[in-house]
Amino acid sequence: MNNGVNTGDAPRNFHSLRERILERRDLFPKRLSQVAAFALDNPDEMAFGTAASIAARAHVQPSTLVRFAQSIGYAGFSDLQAVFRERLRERPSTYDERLEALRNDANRDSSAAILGGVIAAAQYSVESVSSAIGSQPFEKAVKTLAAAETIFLVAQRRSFPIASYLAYTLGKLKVKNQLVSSPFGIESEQMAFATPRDAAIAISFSPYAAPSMEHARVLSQAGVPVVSITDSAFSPLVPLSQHWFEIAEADFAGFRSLSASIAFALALAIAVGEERTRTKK
Amino acid sequence: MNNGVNTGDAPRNFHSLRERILERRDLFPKRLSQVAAFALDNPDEMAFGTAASIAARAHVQPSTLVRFAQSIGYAGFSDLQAVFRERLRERPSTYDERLEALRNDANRDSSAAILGGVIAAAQYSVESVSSAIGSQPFEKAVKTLAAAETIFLVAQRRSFPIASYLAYTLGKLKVKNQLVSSPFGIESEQMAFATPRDAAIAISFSPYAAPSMEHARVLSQAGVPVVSITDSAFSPLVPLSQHWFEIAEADFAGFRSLSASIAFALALAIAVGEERTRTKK
DNA sequence: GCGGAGATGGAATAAAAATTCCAATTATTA
DNA sequence: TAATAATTGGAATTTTTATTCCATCTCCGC
Repeated sequence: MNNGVNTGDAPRNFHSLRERILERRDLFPKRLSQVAAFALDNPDEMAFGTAASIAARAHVQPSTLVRFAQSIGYAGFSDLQAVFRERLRERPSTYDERLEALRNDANRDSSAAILGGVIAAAQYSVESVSSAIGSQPFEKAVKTLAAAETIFLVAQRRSFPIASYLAYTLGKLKVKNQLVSSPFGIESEQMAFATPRDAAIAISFSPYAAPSMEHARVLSQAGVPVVSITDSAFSPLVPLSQHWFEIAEADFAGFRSLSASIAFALALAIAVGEERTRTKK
Repeated sequence: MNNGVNTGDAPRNFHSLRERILERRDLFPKRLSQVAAFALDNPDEMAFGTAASIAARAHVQPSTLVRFAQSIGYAGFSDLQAVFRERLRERPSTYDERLEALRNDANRDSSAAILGGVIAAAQYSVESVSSAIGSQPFEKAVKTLAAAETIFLVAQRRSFPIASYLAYTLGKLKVKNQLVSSPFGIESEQMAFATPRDAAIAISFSPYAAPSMEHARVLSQAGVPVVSITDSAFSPLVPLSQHWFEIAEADFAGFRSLSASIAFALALAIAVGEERTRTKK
């Protein structure tokens, strides 16, 4: 009645379906593997497509889809597809929708509406980081920073919280760093010790604070490799930097949160710490 | 050939479909209004259901669905449904899924993986703020802070970036504030000026920094209303606070970002600024 | 290279779903 | 209040889609 594989115990949610497929990865015959790979790579397509359209895109016959579903224990393709659809239902709504909902809200300028809006914007910003930052540039920047003796942190005004967070986190990770910012105006003296064996992280968003630019320029001219976090490819930091990252923070009523930037900064710090322990050993 | 409404120019994305429906809200006859309301209230259902199942849930006939679609300009129900499906396709995946994907990733402890993990955790944290914070407590805290002459900001170590961000943003909004933290150890002198007509924002996460607790206690005993941002209902800040908010930051490999907290802080600052301009006028 | 089990493609069939159409009902206007 | 137009319900029909079935092919052990 079946092919030696259990029936009737088909996974009812995407998570376990994924595991089931993965653990049988090598047991599937050629075409079924093809379907398995396609299904995990294109879960949206699986949820919305028809058997015919999916089959075409996966370069198999519709009947193969049915067989695939049955081999995992489902009654048929439709049964399997239901799991993929369920997966999409539980997702939270998007930034645009949320902001729009706020706009149409009766008590739109209540404090609660502001909270909702800021959160939606932050969520959107954080989300977009993953798609905007390539892994290669990130890895390279991490290697540069991990090789440095001391990491200088350059930031003013709105970017300052990020630098202070980096200072704290890097310190915890035992990575020597120096915040170039003080109430005494001794920044130049601090930077005088910088050599090409060090590195710097410069953070500045439009409107770019003049002192930050100046500090970045001094360090750059001293041969110190600079990694920049900024908000545009046309930022004045870019030409001064060895590596640079563009973090686009969405705004709510003209205010931009730092959620995405601070998450990025944390990732950078952790990655540098990791790289250090890996190479030092 | 048609009912006086334009055909052929049907909205191709959810956003404009929504607007189209809303602007015709009152032109629809009874059953079509019913469908319109159901469609906007249950977009997921519209995406996944069959004409029959949706019709049943909206208490209309399947044919009414087709008529509804045609009245907006679509060829038929299927055409309309495509827009609802499209809407779901563009969504990013969830935190769990992303972390799971990372776990199964071949190069799991590469720098890129760290970035992905931190971003996923941040995203999850930001998301959970909206559900965790009620609007009433938020509004009350905002009113308290808006009524204050000076807002004292208490934070140390990991929380310090948030306080410095608050100081910057509140300053921009022309809200008088005082960062209780200095390299000179003159915090007590700073706080000596505080009166019950002022207010304070205290920020501390586990492990709670002793100086922050001490400052919050002093202010609280001086009759200054304290609004706390912390990470647990059992935080030592809670008993010292008039209003308190729990921000749960998800962790990645033991590291917690500040994305959610910083977004919350920004919302708080903006809301206080808004409240000020509203009441001052 | 031969036999056989398993896998595959594709047409045939069955099932499900969307759409159309018409009679019945409900609003609208004179 | 009658006449007419608009709307609606529901069955009939058509279209789309999933599934089944079988002939053919492929791979593996001997």
